[in-house]
Amino acid sequence: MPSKIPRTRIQKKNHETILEAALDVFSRHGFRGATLDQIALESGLSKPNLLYYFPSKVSIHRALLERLMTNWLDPLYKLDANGDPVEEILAYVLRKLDMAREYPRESRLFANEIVQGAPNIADQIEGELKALVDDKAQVIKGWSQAGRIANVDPYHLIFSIWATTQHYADFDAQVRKIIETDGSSHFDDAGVFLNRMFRQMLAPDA
Amino acid sequence: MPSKIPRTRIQKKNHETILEAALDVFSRHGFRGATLDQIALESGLSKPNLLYYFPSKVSIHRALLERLMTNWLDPLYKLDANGDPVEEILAYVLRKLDMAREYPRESRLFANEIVQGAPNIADQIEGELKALVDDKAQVIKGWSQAGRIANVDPYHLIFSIWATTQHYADFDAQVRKIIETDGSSHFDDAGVFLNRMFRQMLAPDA
DNA sequence: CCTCACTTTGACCAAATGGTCAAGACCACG
DNA sequence: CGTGGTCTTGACCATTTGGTCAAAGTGAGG
Repeated sequence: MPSKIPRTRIQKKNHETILEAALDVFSRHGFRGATLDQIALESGLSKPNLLYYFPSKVSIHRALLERLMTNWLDPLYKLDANGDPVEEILAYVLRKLDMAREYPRESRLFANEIVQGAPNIADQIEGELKALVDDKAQVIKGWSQAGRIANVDPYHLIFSIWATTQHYADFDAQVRKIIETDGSSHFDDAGVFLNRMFRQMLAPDA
Repeated sequence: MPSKIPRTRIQKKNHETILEAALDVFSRHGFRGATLDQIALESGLSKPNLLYYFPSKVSIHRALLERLMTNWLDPLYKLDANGDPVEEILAYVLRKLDMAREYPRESRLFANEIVQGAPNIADQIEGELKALVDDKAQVIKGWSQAGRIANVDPYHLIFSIWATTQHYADFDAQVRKIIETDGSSHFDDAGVFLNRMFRQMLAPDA
């Protein structure tokens, strides 16, 4: 039963195919709303074949979340304690906005999961994610105390960055209905807006 | 079949009971994840009894969304074109934050719906919501052009307010795991943070 | 080209789920 | 207190859905 790490070429390919299809389906319908039949259809494999590679529906979901967590955390991970504070944070904002633009399915997958209480990902949030956030919050706090940026709560700063950037992926349906735009140029406008907003709030002193 | 407006006392009461239970269940599990059995259990009514008052599961969901839309739009509706620009917008932010604090289930209900493409609420977003947002965006734009607030894109301003405030309701599970707080005092901290952020960005000129 | 492990699938299953229905319980009102 | 409408429910149904399994197909190394 090839449940853990794929070994053969075929396993590697099909693992990949399944996760790709599952990302699509789970991100559109949430865990409960997604069905194995949809994933099977979209991946071009038969349902029993899915279950040859993964022992259960929930295991596919978990594998997806685990696989994505690293990339998800990467933009924050890159925040450099030795860089220029304001520019570091703004670069982080733009990286997150790019993620929302380039990987909306991933964003919605996480959104679905967390809105419903993070039943399948609680460990990773309390573990990896919290550790990273705590670490970077310390960095930001250091910058505040050194007077290099304004004195803001680092946790709420991070939350506000997550909220404003992911909003464009997670609530895309709403955004699109309110500002009818042909292309996805609203991401560019959002970039301008967020750059301005965070730059102003981080400017040292007042 | 008492599907439209409740008439008798019993109908009024049970309609209410069902919607209350449905809000709880739908907001926790999303439309697809919620089951009539759960709603029946939580409302204390039998499943066939639910379907005596509502013709289908989706009709309960729609009734909920419609009923909540008014309250949902209310904070923005109250934004007064004749008030002081900065204070009006900040008051709006705080009203939204209070909504997230007091009515997290409602917030998550909408979040679930919109993340999944707003299949059941598209009309109201394109209709009521868009009209209201367009109207208030004009007000804000007027303030910008009069130099009474900084020159910011009103739509993205509104999005950023939605995103940052609703985040505390919709992503509560995550917030709570990252800042372990006994009470819900993080709402107060968020209020301080958001007040500062939006005040700074709205300050006229630069 | 043979063998053996790996891969694939049609048929099937049990449980869950949205919904129906006919019969009974309840309630208001004359 | 009887009657007609309102309300409630146990039993039932069709479909969907996650998951199983035995049997058949396939591919790579000897």
